[in-house]
Amino acid sequence: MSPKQQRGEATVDLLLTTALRVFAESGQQGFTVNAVVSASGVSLGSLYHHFGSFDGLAAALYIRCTGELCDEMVAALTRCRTARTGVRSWVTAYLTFTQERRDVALFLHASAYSGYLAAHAEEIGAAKAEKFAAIMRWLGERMERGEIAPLPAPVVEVLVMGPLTEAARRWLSSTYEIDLTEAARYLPDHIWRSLRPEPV
Amino acid sequence: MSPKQQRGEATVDLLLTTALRVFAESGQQGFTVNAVVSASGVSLGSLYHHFGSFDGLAAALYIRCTGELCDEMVAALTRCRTARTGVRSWVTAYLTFTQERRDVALFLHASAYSGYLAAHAEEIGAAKAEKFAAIMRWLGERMERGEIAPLPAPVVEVLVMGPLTEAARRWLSSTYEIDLTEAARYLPDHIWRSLRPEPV
DNA sequence: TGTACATCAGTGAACGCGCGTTCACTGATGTAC
DNA sequence: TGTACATCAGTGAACGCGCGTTCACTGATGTAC
Repeated sequence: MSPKQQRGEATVDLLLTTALRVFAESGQQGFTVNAVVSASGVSLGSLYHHFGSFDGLAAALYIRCTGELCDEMVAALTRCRTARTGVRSWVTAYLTFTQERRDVALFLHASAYSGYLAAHAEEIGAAKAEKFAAIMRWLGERMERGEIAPLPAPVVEVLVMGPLTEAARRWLSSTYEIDLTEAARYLPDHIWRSLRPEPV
Repeated sequence: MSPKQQRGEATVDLLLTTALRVFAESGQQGFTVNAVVSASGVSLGSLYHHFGSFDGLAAALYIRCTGELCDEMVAALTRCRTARTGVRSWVTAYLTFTQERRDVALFLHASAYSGYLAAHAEEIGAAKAEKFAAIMRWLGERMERGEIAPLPAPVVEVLVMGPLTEAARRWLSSTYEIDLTEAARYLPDHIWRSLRPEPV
């Protein structure tokens, strides 16, 4: 599936980049094969040669976007030593990424229940698990040391990612009025409060 | 737009109920006019008579589902006196609703970036704001009394709804492994911790 | 109570559009000897 | 270094399917006098 020649790689890259732009400009319903083909200048057949289907392209784009976001979060987290600074840095990294890479964030959020996620669930799940493993390991160590309240791993994830995705969703949808910069002043601290152990 | 005869009301109800069932059974991509028409036994023209468009039906269904969820949350919240019990009750109500009304929850989550939300944004926004006003008033009173940390309203919303929607999303998508009943043991307390004022 | 009329509710065949996909093909690149 | 061959990359016209929507119509319900 992955290209064996340089020009193939360049085409794949161009298609993914264009697809993201088309999605950002035209939304879910304007996100079609023809739109991507026209905007990129790549031929229809070439797209199918590399991705097999339009869902395949969307899945590849999703994996690329997820990877970029995860890398930011993992980097922010692992450069910190204590649980408190790590979690706060993680939160800030997510919010910064959302603001600076609005199109990527939008695609990720809007894809949540799309068909291509279900169709390529294994690949996507594997790619995400690999990136998230580093986060869970980092958290696990601190939890053992008592720096984080003893909670099941999914609950920790939900307590941190929940407010982040919710804030991002509201900012992206522009139906709600939410100032992400203002939210970034409170969320690192208050999310941390939900995780820290109770003083004895 | 709303029906003026009893049989019209019954038809509208039947269409909405069937639409929810079709969505639950066939997912986003199986959610089409023809599917709803076949499953309900109502004629295509009748559907258009009442809803104007398929997006119109979807928007009406969304409003109905949102209303049901909000009513549960408001009831749970306003029957409590203190900030702590109220927030915890709110959290539990959301999680219980999600488990007991899986199809409703699924439709609400999957609709997040769908076309019909944008097309009927004003109506939907108005319906939601009306219901949510009661929640914000309740919270505002407690915040003034110092029972809740001083935070902008959207931040409070995000801190509570974020973990809830994230947990629900993971439970609904069934890609992630999350035990909602187990999560319900931790979330009320830990979400509350993110809101409570710091002891002086 | 009965009749005439207006409005609401319901019907289903037909339509057109645009979507994702296919396929037979040409051109470019890499490889073996 | 040159030639032959295999594989990869790229092309675009054509197709069929199923979607949302329309429309001219019939039947049911409510209302006025």
